[in-house]
Amino acid sequence: MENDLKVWRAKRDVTQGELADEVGVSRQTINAIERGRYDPSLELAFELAAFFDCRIEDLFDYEAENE
Amino acid sequence: MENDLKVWRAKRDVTQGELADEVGVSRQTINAIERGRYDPSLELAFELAAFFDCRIEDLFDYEAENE
DNA sequence: ACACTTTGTAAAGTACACTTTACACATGAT
DNA sequence: ATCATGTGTAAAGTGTACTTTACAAAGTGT
Repeated sequence: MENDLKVWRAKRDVTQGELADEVGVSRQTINAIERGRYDPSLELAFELAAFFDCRIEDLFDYEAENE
Repeated sequence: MENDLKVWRAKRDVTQGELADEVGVSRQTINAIERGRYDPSLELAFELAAFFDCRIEDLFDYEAENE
């Protein structure tokens, strides 16, 4: 699943580490999600959407890889 | 995380098994989510929202248990 | 040149989101 | 009474979403 976390993060000018603290996960987790290594849990997706004040659907783009 | 899957399912008049087939998981998975045993993956949440033609935020209610 | 911040990555471990198979129970139809 | 359908639950297994610790590399400031 694709995402623009890096862009949203840039808009708010926060580092991976700061975002991680804000949403309650490790920096490595934010990094892994940004780099597409895995998708966040639904809970983390909610936290991220809350932080960026947007909808989950705005952050994550399902559809693409429906194999 | 709370959800009204059972209600949405009732509105569309589909069984757990039918819904499971539609979104590509096992019946037990739908049952477990409905009964609150665990939360769906983000991917499954997207599938469910697509099936019910609503937003993920309409199906799942984060907030409640923010300990 | 040295320190500091940010990002990428790795390894080993834990927890949970799934699977399959299987069985019990309730309801409704024949 | 039997059969089919829908739901709840259990056990054992797999993959992945996380963790912590740790190190390498690039960029920026002094």
